[in-house]
Amino acid sequence: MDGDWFHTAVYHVVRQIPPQRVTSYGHVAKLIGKPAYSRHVGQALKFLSPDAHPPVPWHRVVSSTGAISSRGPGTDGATRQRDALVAEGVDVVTTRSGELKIDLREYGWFPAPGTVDIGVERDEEEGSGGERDEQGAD
DNA sequence: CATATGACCTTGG
DNA sequence: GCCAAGGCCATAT
Repeated sequence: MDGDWFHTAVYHVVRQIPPQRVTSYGHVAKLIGKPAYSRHVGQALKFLSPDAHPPVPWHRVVSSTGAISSRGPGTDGATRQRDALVAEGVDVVTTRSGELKIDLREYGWFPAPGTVDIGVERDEEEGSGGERDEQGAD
C-alpha cells in the first residue's frame, strides 16, 4: 500500500521539526513529494495516538496561515495544541476571530524538499546530504 | 456509482 | 487584514 509509506513519511518529517518551530500541512506534503496531499497529512496525524512511540510532535504542524484549525467548538484539540506550543516556548496569539495563530515569520520551519530525510525511498534518489537552513525571511 | 466531508492550499476581490 | 470560490485526493455514506 502506498498509503503506508505516506504515514511513515509524515511521521518521520514531523519528528524532524525542531523545537520552537512550526510548519504547515502543505509543506509537509511537499517535503514527501506529494504537494496535493495536504489534507491527508492531517488525516495521518489524526490517526496517531498520544502514546505513540516514538512520540510525534503533531502540535508543531499548523495551517499555512499559521492558524490552528478549530476542528469544531468544544473540542480540546486546538486548545491542547496551543498549550503544547506555548509549553515549547512558542508565542501563540489569538485573533479577533477567536482563532489561535502563530507568527510563522519567527517560528515557521520551511526547509526545501529533498533537504530533509523522509525515511522512505523516493523514486528519484537525491545525492543525499546538502543540508542547509532555510531562509530567515526577515 | 454519486455526493459530502475533511487537523487543507492558492488565488482573487 | 478578511471572505469567497476553485482545486486537490481519499474516505464515508
